[in-house]
Amino acid sequence: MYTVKEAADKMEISEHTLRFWAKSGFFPFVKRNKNNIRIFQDSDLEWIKIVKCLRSVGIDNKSIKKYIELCIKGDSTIKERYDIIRVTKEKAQSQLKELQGQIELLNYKEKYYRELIENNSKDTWNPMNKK
Amino acid sequence: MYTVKEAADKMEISEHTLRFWAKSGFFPFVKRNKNNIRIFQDSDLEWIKIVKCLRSVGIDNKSIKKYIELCIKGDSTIKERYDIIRVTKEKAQSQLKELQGQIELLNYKEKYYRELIENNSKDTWNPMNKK
DNA sequence: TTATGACTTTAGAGTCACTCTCAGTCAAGC
DNA sequence: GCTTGACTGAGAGTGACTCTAAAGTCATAA
Repeated sequence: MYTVKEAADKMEISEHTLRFWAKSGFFPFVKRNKNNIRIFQDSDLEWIKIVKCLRSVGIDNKSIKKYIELCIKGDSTIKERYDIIRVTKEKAQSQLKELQGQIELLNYKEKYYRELIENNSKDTWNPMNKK
Repeated sequence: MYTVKEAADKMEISEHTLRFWAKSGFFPFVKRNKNNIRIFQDSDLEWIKIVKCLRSVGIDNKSIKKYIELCIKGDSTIKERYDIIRVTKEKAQSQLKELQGQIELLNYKEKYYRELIENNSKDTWNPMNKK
């Protein structure tokens, strides 16, 4: 049983973001107490986890909403949900490759700068140092 | 020698984004022809590559601008640039870990759905199917 | 018993990074 | 000359937050 703030802390997102997601209709099943306060249960945190996952892979909020609605609609939508997850995983995997490439580039530049510093030499790569 | 459109195509970003980046002051060294048209050289594409890399790791445009300005300022800023790249690489590496975790979750869900389909069983995980 | 403070709620304004539309310029081809 | 097509900058629109303000609830201290 968590308030918005507690759930946000536990899931490592901002309170604002969790409220925004709630307002966006991502958690229609979250109950409220008699004072209209949202009370998240452990099972609700699992949903936050999935939303967080989908968002971090760049799925837009409209599509996340759609996915949640499919879940609520019940077992008739399992095939459709399966396809969404499969495509999303493929997307995530290509992002992983991309990110690995970027890390390589950063690594190359890091080494380049370190050598410049160690050898006290000039940055010949910089277009401002050319011509 | 590329126009905005050609450079954008080559670097796999949208023409709009490249224009936006140019307007943001990321490529002050890009020359223009007599008709005021930006002409990107191969060395300029390397800069686009770096900007793309920094953006994709979540560095904000203000910080990218600052990094570009440090480069232009010359060799006195090498240490500072080194630090930026080092921190950025660390950031990217933790993003990589995060992304790997998300892929694992997607993988788990994919398997779960596939088994539901194969065995024609009910989605017991769905909060809408409970109670 | 009132009031103070620490929480919650919502609506709505602000921000960032695009993303798009549009009016205008210019060189080349008909 | 006229149109086509690619370029230009200004500025409006969008998505996803991010923040602020005002109002409600509740426990505890004066």
